[in-house]
Amino acid sequence: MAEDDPQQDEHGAGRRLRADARRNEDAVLEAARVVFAEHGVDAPVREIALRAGVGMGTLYRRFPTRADLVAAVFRREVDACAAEAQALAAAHPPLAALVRWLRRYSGFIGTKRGLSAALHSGDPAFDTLPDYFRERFTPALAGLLETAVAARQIRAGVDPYDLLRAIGNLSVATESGGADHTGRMIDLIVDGLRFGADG
Amino acid sequence: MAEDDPQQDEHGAGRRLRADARRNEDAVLEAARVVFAEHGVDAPVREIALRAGVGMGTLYRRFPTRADLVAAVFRREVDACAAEAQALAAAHPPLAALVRWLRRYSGFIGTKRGLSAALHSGDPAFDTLPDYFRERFTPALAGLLETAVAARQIRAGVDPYDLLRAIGNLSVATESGGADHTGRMIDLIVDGLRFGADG
DNA sequence: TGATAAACGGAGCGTCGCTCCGTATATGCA
DNA sequence: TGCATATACGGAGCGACGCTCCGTTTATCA
Repeated sequence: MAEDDPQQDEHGAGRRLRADARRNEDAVLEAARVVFAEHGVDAPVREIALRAGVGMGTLYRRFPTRADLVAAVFRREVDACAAEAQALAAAHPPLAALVRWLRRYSGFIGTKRGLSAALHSGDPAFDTLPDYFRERFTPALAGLLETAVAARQIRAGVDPYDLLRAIGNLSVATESGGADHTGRMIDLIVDGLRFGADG
Repeated sequence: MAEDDPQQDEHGAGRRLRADARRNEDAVLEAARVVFAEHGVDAPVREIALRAGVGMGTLYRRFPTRADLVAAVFRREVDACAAEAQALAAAHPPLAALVRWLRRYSGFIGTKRGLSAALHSGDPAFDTLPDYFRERFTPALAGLLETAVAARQIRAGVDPYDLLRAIGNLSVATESGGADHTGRMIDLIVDGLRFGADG
């Protein structure tokens, strides 16, 4: 990857940020991630700036709106979760990698309660999020599924996006339900995938 | 109805408000309805108080939270919409009453964009709204359906809540779609109901 | 027709998202 | 390396928000 190349803009476009600007953008995103996780997405921007060690001006130059910051953090977390699919695939047998990633994904969805409210707020900053979500997660899961199919550990013909939605719904709805109810439901679904596999 | 009896509390519980208090509560609800319709549910409370000709203290004594006010207005509008079912049933033949009410209901849902965001906000003031919605609308529609079935104008066996959800979804999703797209979809559904009716 | 409980009203508090602009510094050229 | 300058920083401050507080007014009833 060329992400460490200071000449290379993170988003590919013609921007070229000063080194301190890049550092601060990163610090803000990381601080926002932590603060949102601790206090919810309604946490004040000031607190994020404080935690990032950055002034309000700096923060708002990069993220013109509160919603832009929320959306950026969300995209970052989607990227991180999707990227783990490859890491897990490299470190585990196909079926184990699949199960681990589904749990990871479920955990990701389960902690994003405030986000569903944001998505329905009508703020244009969130308009592209559903597509982003789908574009990143579908190939990630598709890769895991194909590998497991090729190893004859699960059956073929499962649509990745269907599975994402199913487990997503499971994970959102589950607030109560006792010890790892969602985990057991995931196991159940995976067993369903295994049924009819060749090996 | 006994609603005009000043001894009778609106909600049945043991409260007995002073006459001015009752007047003001009503003025606030009506003002809030208008302001929310004009400027969305995010409209400032001050504007509602101003329009109602009432001080902030008065408003907040009755509705301790912004969300409480929003919820109260919503319940009021649900009541009004549900009550129209009986009025329409008295004024029109069964099938016509049914169609008119479905359009009325569709219009109600269609103007409640901001509300779906509120429902997902997690504010406890909204917790009981889904149940309220269902408890009021299901019998209202059930009555219309039964009358039309008895007149052999539609077939039996249609679940009122299913129909509420179906038309609700139609009405929410439709922002674009051209002239009265939702209306045509309702007609389509009604034709489906008529299919197989005896008369 | 007072006495009094009940209700009113709006100035003001704390906080929010966001802006503005004087200051600091990373960068490219000599 | 030293300088000029575009670039970025930081935080006081603005307007608006939800909500509270409490001195004033009024409906109620003996």
